[in-house]
Amino acid sequence: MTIGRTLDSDPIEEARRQWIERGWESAADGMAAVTSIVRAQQIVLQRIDTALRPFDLTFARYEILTLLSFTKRGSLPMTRMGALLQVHPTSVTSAVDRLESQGLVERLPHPTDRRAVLASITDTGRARALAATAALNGQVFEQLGITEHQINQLRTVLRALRANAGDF
Amino acid sequence: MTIGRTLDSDPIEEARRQWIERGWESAADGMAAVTSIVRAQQIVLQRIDTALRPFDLTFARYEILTLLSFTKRGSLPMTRMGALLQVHPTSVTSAVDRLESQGLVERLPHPTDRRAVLASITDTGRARALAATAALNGQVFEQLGITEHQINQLRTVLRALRANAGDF
DNA sequence: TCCGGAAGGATTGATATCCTAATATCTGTC
DNA sequence: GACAGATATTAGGATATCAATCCTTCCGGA
Repeated sequence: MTIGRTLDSDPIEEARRQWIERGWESAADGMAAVTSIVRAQQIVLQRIDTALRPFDLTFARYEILTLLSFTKRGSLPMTRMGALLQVHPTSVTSAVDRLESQGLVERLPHPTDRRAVLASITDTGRARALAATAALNGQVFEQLGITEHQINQLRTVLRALRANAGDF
Repeated sequence: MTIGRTLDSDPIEEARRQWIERGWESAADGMAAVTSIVRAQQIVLQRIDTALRPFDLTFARYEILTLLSFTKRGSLPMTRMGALLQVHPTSVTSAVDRLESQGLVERLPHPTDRRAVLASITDTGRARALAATAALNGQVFEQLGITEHQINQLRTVLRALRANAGDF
């Protein structure tokens, strides 16, 4: 004997039931999965922003800084960063603008191609990237609240989705 | 005998290797999972935006419209929508602003609480929501490019993550 | 060889969205 | 009747995208 209003108050499951009720069964699970992805991203991004706030960084700028710190010379052409991080050229420009004004990155002319610009990480930038990574590791990446097994399922499934979308 | 640069060109796996190389093993899988979520959201949101463009809707506005079409009276207080869709009050205000200017929703005074405002879907709004859902179902939700089993794994794991974050 | 157009790289400006903070109004309770 | 809390909005800052622009490089044909 169940009550009309189920105890399950997950809004995504509720939406899925609505989908089935309206005859959209073949899309219901996909809808629920997509909505879950969107919501999960909101959750993790909010945690990331909170962890990064003391360092005056957004996730986009953090990614750029960390990418640069991983390279041999500490510098990359703007376009190459956009390609690696999958962001638009204009976003790279504005993010580097801000990083430059913060003294974490500087723009250098490309040695051989006068069209291109190198973004180069400064010593301050390296230190900031390290400290921010420590915060993210401790406050976000090690605290997802799901099991190691689930984390690996997530990686595997989303890797398939990304591959299918032509990401790599 | 392997070459220095592995054939696996997935940037997220590459980042994970860097994490391990630097001694952040305990955070490496979580980092990869989080980055995968962020990237997967970019991918599906881009597809959603493409599918919704002919209807002059963003995903946020589509969600509001569909939520309203699911209610008995076709109307809800602003705050209630924000709570159900997990978006900030200001986002609800601006989204309803736009929906109202498009003639898809109208603002009505709350019958008993003069503080509150009801957003009410119009007939045009209902028709738009239906057409947009058909497009999303066919072009996105049924075309994720992963197996039904993987879709359900995704739902389950992300449900755990959301529950753990206090979502429901 | 040279020259002219196609393509690449980066930026700017315009637009839309989201978030934070502050504000105005209203409700309900002590 | 005063005051804490709820509801919605406005204003401002940050970010992402799109289109257009400027400069540079590349390449094929005269």
